[in-house]
Amino acid sequence: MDAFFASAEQASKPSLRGKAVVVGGLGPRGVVATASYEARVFGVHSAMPMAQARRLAPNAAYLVPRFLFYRAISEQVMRLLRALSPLVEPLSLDEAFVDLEAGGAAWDEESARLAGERLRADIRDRTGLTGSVGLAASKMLAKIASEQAKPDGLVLIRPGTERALLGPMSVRILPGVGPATGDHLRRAGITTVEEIVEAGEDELVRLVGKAHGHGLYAMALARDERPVVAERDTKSVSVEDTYDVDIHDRIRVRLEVQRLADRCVRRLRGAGLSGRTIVLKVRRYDFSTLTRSETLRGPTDDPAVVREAAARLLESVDTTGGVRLLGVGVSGLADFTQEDLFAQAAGEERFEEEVAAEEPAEVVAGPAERRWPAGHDVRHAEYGHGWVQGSGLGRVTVRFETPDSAPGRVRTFRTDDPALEPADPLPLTPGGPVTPGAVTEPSV
DNA sequence: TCTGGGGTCCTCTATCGA
DNA sequence: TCTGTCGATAGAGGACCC
Repeated sequence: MDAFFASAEQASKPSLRGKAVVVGGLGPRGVVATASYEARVFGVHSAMPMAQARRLAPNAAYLVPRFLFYRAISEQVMRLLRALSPLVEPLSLDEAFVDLEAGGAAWDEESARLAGERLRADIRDRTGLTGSVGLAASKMLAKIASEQAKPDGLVLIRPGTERALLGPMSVRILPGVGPATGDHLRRAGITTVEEIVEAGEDELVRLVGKAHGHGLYAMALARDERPVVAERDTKSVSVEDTYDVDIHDRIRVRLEVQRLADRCVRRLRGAGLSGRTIVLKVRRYDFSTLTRSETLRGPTDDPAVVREAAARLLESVDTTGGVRLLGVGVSGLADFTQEDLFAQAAGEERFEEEVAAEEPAEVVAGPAERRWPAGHDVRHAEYGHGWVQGSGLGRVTVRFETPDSAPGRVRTFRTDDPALEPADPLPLTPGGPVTPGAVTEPSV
């Protein structure tokens, strides 16, 4: 999908179409998740600090991501892909590999091109958004083709033309070559794919290590036999938070680690999993990151056990100077638990009690404390459906429009206006997916 | 200007038992 | 009995991807 999050927001908000839209964390330490093509003109791109994006494109619309909304659209697209082949490998919400041959959807260049164009039309009909298609004989090349096809296009790489195509390209085009490896190779005088081939396999292994070296050399020769894998088992589950301001207070650090442990367990249980290895992650004031881990005798999904392990791990970490990020993860996953059922049942009770004790705090906070995250949908008793354009100083500004309306008008209300309430996103196309529960989506 | 969140995989080192 | 080695496992860090 092209500039997926930003496109979804533009489809949902007529007044943003054709405008610079930036989706990402809006806090002081937020980064850009997706910039619309209009915003990219100003130099805004993914992973850029939000503050920098605001300087480059001060007049763009800045919105918080709505993952549940994007997920609903993504599921529709994935359904279209699965209709083409049973072998669909999602890479993220907005990208997937499809083995067209395995599904009998294509057997030669012409049928592949036809299937690709039909898919693009179906995606547009079903979601109102544009997607790009890359067709090639391997995953690496299909990915390169799809990058070239963006936005809203289709590119097919003819068998036999791969080497000539790759040769002059930057090494950074190859999967697995990021900033570090790219620099490393550049210092060795290697900047293009061609030069990787010239350097030879032995030299490459010497430069970047065994696994990476062999893999990279093969990729440079356009040899990529990796199969499309439909089902991937989850290997780890983790949660992490970056704080707006560094935390110095050790007590507060401990408290945050407990909360993260609970959130992690909630996710773990939600996936029906348990795990043996508990990992604590700490990013300090100077951005140096360290991890501490502990492997238990058997897998657990007991919040008390994970909390205690995380707390133990924290004791071996020096946090003087402050921490900007904390994270808790569980790996070594199993889909069963080996602990005795008594301990688990007791833990469960405690967990539920604590969660119950935690929840009301947010509800009781009352209308005065209501959050109106930028971009989220709302409904007004008199003016109908709209979205939050901004809020602050006890006021919230709402633009009243829907995916199929003309660009709407803006009105401002008090944040505690009883006529105003959060709403679920509306479908982008007739019969499109609704996003129940999006109202409660945590803002970033 | 100051760097998110959720993952995966690889490498190096230490340790331990056979 | 001592020593060396081998393989498995843990723990930490780093690179990369979307």
